[in-house]
Amino acid sequence: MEQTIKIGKSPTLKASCQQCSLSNLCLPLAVSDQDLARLEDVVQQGRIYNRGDYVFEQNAPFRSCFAVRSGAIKTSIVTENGDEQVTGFFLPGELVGLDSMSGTHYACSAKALERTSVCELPMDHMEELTHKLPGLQHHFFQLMSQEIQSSHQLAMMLSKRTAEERIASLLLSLSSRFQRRKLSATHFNLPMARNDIANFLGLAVETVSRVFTRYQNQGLLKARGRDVELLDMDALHAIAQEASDAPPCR
Amino acid sequence: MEQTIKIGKSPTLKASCQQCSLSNLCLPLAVSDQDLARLEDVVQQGRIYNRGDYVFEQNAPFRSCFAVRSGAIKTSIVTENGDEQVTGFFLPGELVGLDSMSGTHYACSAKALERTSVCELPMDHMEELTHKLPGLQHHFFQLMSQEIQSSHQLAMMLSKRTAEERIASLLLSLSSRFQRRKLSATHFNLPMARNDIANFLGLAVETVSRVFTRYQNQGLLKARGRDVELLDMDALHAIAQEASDAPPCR
DNA sequence: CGCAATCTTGAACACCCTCAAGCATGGTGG
DNA sequence: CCACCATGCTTGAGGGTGTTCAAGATTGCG
Repeated sequence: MEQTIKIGKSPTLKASCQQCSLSNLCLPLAVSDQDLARLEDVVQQGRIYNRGDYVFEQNAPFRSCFAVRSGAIKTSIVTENGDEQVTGFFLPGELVGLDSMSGTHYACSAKALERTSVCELPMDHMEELTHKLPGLQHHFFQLMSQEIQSSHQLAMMLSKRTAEERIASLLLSLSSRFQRRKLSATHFNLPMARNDIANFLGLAVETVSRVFTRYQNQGLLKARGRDVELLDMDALHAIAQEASDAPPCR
Repeated sequence: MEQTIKIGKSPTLKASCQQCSLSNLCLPLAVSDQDLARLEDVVQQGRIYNRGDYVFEQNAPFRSCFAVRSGAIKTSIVTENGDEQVTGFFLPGELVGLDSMSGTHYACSAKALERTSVCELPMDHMEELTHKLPGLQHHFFQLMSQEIQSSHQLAMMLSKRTAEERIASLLLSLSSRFQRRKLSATHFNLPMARNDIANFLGLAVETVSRVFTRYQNQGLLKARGRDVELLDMDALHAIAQEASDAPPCR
């Protein structure tokens, strides 16, 4: 578990990417050792947010993207009608705010799901840096491209998949992202509430709850509140990629 | 209507962005006049595709993005199960393939919906150019960011909106995109089949058909096949952004 | 002109939502 | 420390929007 310390939050504290445990997941992976100092000049170690705090709010002036250091963030967009759509969950090593780089204001809100620390990336300075470091520019293109892809995957799920398939997919996505950080792939704490899962997957909370208990009865997982243990990964994978035309046998 | 000519398709014909009628919608808008030549050195006027032709196919080696010059393109992803999700429709002036810049292979397929001509943007050369031209780099960030946003909007529609709302939204989106090109905002030809609309919006073809006839009976539009005339834009706007908590009157 | 593809229309069913209530959980203050 | 309340989670019953299945109408193209 990444512990982020530093109680007194000095406003703009230079980040030390070099020593960061996430350096192989985050921006440093695209920067050579001798250029790392230039990255650290731009990146600021941001403040710590408590559960429920906004990292930024929709329609606020856009300035920075944020890299999650510890904790978790959800992003969501709100329509004029007032209904909300959760657009993503972001775990340590992942970048929040890429969808807001096209305008002068944030396109979504970002809320801390638990105690969360971030690094701040002021994008005006960052764009100067990507201009100087082709590798970093390329990495940003890649990150944004991935974001488009995963959003397309979400659209696919929302329009084609059953409730069971969607939830299996989400669990497996979280699982593999925990594993990347050398954490258990089968036993972890959900950073988000059932409500957030439901909203993200386009379901009612009740449906999410029902699927969880169904899976539990089938022995696929064990869940108590946010504590989840995946017991049958193979079965979950099978469900997540269920074919409409089922395989030969059955 | 942009007519793109040039019958004999020489393999790599240098583009002439300067004279292109779409220069105020496309990449040139981010490039100064004196740099335009450098852009033209990279951009290649691609071939012409007939209806049904693939501009590129999912999992083929990624090389280029494409700017639509005339016609229309749909992109879609196919899962292992074989079911397809249309992820976007692209009209003249719009860029296809940004979601594939994170890997070595295309993340989706792009198919011409009608006779379509494109400009090809070899991304290795293009990245060199964006590296030299900060304005162009910034523009690419903007384009990709917009792509993320619109995909989030799609997710919102798929998970929260009724069939009627989704279709009204799509019609209005097309309308405004035609208008940007100085074409009629109220009378146009749908470049895509009902099937594509249904798939994109996460509906069955039958539902799309039913909504069209319902709208026609209500006098909101007149549709005969792909020929569509929007008769009551205000009503369509009202439907597209329908509040769950409806406005005071009704 | 005739066939194939696309589009439309109808009827029955299914999945998930809504509404409603009961049950855990956790934080707070007496 | 426990009572208390708020919040989040679970479970049940009924109904609605859209799907599926099936057939007919229209279009377009060879």
